Amino acid sequence: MTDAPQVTTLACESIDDAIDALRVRGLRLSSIRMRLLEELFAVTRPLSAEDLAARLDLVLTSVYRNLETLERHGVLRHVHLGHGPGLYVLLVRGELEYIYCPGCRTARTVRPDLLDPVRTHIRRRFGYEVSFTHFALIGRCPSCVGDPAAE
Amino acid sequence: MTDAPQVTTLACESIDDAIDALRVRGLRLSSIRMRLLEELFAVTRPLSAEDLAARLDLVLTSVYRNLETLERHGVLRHVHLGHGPGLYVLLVRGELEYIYCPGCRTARTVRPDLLDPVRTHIRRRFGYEVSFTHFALIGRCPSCVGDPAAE
DNA sequence: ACATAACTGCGACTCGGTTGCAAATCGGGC
DNA sequence: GCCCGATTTGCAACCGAGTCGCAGTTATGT
Repeated sequence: MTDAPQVTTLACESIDDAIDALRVRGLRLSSIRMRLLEELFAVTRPLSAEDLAARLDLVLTSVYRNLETLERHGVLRHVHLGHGPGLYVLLVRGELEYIYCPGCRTARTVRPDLLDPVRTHIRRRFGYEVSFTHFALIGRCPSCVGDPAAE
Repeated sequence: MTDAPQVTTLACESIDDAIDALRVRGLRLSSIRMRLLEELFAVTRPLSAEDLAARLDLVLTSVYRNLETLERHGVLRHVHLGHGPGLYVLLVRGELEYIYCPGCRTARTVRPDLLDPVRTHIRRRFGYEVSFTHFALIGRCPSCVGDPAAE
């Protein structure tokens, strides 16, 4: 009963936390991994693998592989806004949900509790447990409703 | 004021309706287009371009181009369920919304009015006008909640 | 039956992401 | 301080989903 998942989600507060947590799990701290963590801790908004590769002048493959590793080990996660690439953000930034407007192609974050009424309604009527942390809620934002164009 | 959009959404009831509607607009009725329409009228569930190409032994490019044309002219539309290819369905099947479970990778349809409370809540709290006809609502279905795996 | 606009097939290309493999590198033990 | 082996990297090739340019074909109004 104790060969459990090692998904001990570690929403590390700092780079050093993350480094320690990773090392304990037998992962190494390559310079690339280090630079990715630095960049991710330096920003608040989610970034695509391409963004990160460009900012840090890294090979895309390595970025993807590192992001995957960090995600598997509960340091970060990614979110999909409509079409377009996945966007990566540290777990320590919080388990926010996203609403994405295909009109202006921008997203806003929402505190999960503000969507609980929605979740409850859908659970009660359909039995589904929905979440907008991995796939954003899609809809036209206040300034794009009425506008027939876009997406 | 009359060079308006020709988006007179024609949720054609039958193949013949569709054919007429397309011909009026200066489009031709190639054999490929014909066969696609036949197949689409023969099924109720949404199909991917690949599905259609395989079933009818068609070149993928042509399938995509025809689907795009038919979509532009309001005969059909496509929906995205999580990852995976777009799925095409005739408009005459109704403007249903979709809930997709990444656990079992299946979707169910929902009559739009059953989601109106959700829409209202989100409109009031956030000003967004959401819809799940193009991007499905994502969540674990009753039999996949509790199951930690999948997606 | 003919002109011509619409359509098709082919191949190349895009974007987002994954994989195989040989070479480089990290880091615990000595 | 250096050695060994596991981890990580870079490269190139590949993948799924979809688009595009272009030369050749076909449907349709006259």
